[in-house]
Amino acid sequence: MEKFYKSEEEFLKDYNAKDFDQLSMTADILLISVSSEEVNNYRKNSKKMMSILLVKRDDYPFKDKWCLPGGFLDPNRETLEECAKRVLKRETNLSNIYLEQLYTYDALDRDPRTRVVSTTFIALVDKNRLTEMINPNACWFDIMLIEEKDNIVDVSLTNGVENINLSIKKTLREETTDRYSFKTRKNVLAFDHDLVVLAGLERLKNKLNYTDIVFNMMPEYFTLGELQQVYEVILNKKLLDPAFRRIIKDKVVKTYKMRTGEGHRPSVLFKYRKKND
Amino acid sequence: MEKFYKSEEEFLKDYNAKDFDQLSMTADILLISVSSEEVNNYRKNSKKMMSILLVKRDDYPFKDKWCLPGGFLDPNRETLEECAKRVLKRETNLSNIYLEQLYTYDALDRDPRTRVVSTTFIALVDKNRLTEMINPNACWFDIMLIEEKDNIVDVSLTNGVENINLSIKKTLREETTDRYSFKTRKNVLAFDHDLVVLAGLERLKNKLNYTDIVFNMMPEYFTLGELQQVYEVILNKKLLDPAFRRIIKDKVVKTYKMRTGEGHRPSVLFKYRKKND
DNA sequence: CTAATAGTGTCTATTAGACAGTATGTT
DNA sequence: AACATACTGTCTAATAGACACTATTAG
Repeated sequence: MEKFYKSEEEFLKDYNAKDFDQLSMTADILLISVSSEEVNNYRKNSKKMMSILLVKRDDYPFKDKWCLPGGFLDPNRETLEECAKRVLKRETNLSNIYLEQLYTYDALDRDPRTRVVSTTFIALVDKNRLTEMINPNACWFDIMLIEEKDNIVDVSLTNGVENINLSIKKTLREETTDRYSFKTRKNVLAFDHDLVVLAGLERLKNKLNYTDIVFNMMPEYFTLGELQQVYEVILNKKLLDPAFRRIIKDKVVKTYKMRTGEGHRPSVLFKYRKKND
Repeated sequence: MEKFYKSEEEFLKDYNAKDFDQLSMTADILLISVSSEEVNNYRKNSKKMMSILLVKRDDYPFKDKWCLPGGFLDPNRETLEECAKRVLKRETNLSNIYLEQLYTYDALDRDPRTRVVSTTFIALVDKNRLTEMINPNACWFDIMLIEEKDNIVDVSLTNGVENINLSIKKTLREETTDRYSFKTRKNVLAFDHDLVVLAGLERLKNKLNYTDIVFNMMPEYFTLGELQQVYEVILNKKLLDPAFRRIIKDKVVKTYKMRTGEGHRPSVLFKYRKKND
């Protein structure tokens, strides 16, 4: 039996969401940064590595597995982005981190507890900003290698103690929604977070070309060599100096500061030139 | 008081999702197609128009407003993509429509009933496939004009009787997640569907360059002139013939069929050359 | 001086843009 | 024949890739 409503107010007064099946949502975050590893040679520049933050689960489900930082959405009080920010604050004690919605994952069995849909975010941060650390279960993993062969992408993660090897099949068919699928159901991160890592790294790679996203991972002042190294580690290939400088020349401003004391010719420090300056 | 669980099975047996606040989700679909409008001149080719499917709401909330086709997710039985497919089947009686996840919208007040998070999809279809039609409240709107000025994007929709004018502010700051925001809260489509339309059209525009997405809107056989017209209507600009043919030459296969009887030189029909052929 | 990176000049290859021309079926 | 589109050749401009060279500091 349907009731006839004369107005939206009247309709809303009668509406009770609990009459319908509902579900839970989470926001999960792929926090990416670039770190420097000192090389044992006073002349050489430090080596750049890309790293992501993982958290060891201390509860069921997936107890003792590594996963991306994330948390349940409070549906009455926050947006998914606000939820992501809250989680990042909790894990890293940082606010004002660059956040971008990545993809919404919703396989029926992705969480064994109940139906949980996860909206994922990429977050980028300059590692120098991270002083105070974090949840004791959280830990940075360096991305050692991204290899692509026969549409299988392999990524190796290490925190110095543990190694994690992701292996994901790339979906080539343009007709499909997802860019990645599981090679096997033996995912090594909790939930479907293997997929999120790969999709996020790919998104970052693509966005380097047509956005200024990279400057969210840079300190205020940087040399062009450092910036180039960040590009190289994200794209996973060497770039030629003159070509690189042509491409980024309009995105940066030369300053009068120099980086000295490196055992070789000093280099000029640059700043990001914001679009509307 | 926390209970200690010895195994994941034991933990899951005790787990009750209803102990937590939950929410509802919908899948909303921006169904895009390109239609031909006959021109009153036997020599001239028909004019191409891009059109989208809108549905007039016959219930509260937003009663009598136009909105995108969509429906509530059944959290126990389907994924969001399956939900979108179900909705498309219901509205257009078509299966096997190209679907791609666009963005998840979740402003707290986007639905006056309760918290509803919407994951949106782009769907592309060749209009010739649409024979049997649809829900009586559904209707194609031609996109008349996309104008961009001072980061305000204006889109005019018409179904021959009604005109709808969307006007959305583009968010330029790279630091923000959303590409669009409301110029005013006076949105003309129900919910936040103004945003979805703009974001979807922009996604389609971008994807033309680096994917084969356009062939989902094409019939099996088409002339290069027709394909070029589709590009032009999506990109909203004229293209030069030789440049266009250079760009798409590897994506299509020449056939031995011709399109004749058009009042001018016949043209060769082409087919899409699938990636793995 | 040497090792190592910083930074630039320039040539070449590739790609994109523009225009002008030829080709051909319908009325 | 005239119209409208189909299709191609070729010049030019812009961009990307490659290499070689000079510059400069700490040690």
